[in-house]
Amino acid sequence: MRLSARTQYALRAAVELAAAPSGPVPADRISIAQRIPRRFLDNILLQLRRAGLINSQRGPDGGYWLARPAAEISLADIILVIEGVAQEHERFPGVSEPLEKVLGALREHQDNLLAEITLAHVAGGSLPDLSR
Amino acid sequence: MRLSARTQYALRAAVELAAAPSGPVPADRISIAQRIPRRFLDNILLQLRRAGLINSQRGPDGGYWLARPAAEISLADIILVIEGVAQEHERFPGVSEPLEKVLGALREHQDNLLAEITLAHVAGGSLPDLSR
DNA sequence: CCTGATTCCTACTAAATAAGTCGGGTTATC
DNA sequence: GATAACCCGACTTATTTAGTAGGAATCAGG
Repeated sequence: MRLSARTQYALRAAVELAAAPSGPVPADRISIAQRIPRRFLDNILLQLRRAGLINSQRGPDGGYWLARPAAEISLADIILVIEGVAQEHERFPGVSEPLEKVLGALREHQDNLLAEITLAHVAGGSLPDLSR
Repeated sequence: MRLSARTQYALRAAVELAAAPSGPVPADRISIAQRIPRRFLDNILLQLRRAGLINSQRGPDGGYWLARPAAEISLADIILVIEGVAQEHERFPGVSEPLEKVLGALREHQDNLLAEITLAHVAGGSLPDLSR
């Protein structure tokens, strides 16, 4: 489970939005609360907005907010936007072929869990059962 | 579950050794069977030997073989040697803190599974239950 | 003791990715 | 029109990845 700094920042920013009372949250607030370099954060928020996960408003009292309820945005949604879709790996020849099944199972378990957990879970601090 | 080409090659080479009848297997055989660039494979096998996972013998009829029974070498053993020990990630501040638990749970599940599956499982084509 | 097969070892390189930074443009409110 | 905010593409720097190069050392058989 290796996530790039960019992806981790995106998740943290999104959780910050989920936790905020309704209304626009300026990037500065997120940057400070989550200790994310300001210009880098801009960049990331832009990507999230283009993907339709968040909305934005310019000018004084502008900022960002979630485009959907926090309970309807999963961690997988965000990761997918930032990391893009993973291209499939090459085949494993001969006796190593069963390795594909192992790696596939790991990926699948991971995807399932990340698709289940929403920003509401995280921001509310009440996570579903993680032990499966 | 992102594994570098180097790590995948290491796993595949190890499985190839596990599947071979006893006696040294020359790097050339592995290289061809698993379609791994020869010089790169040398490099990887060297690393596995230095870590004590495999043994080697030079000269005609030389080659490589597992240092322990295939049932006693897990995929995690090999991955650990190649990728090194993962340093811990930074803390997630404020409301994003629960994300740590999520990522930790994923990592743990993954580590457990990889520690359970051995080269014997893979080479024999009979994997334990992957659905947990 | 020579030849060929094989591993051993360090160093190098090219390409891709990651992690930001920069400079300015645009929009909205007062 | 000043100020607060987002918008956007391009750029930079460091690290990692995926190998490659060039040979040295070792071993068996003839």
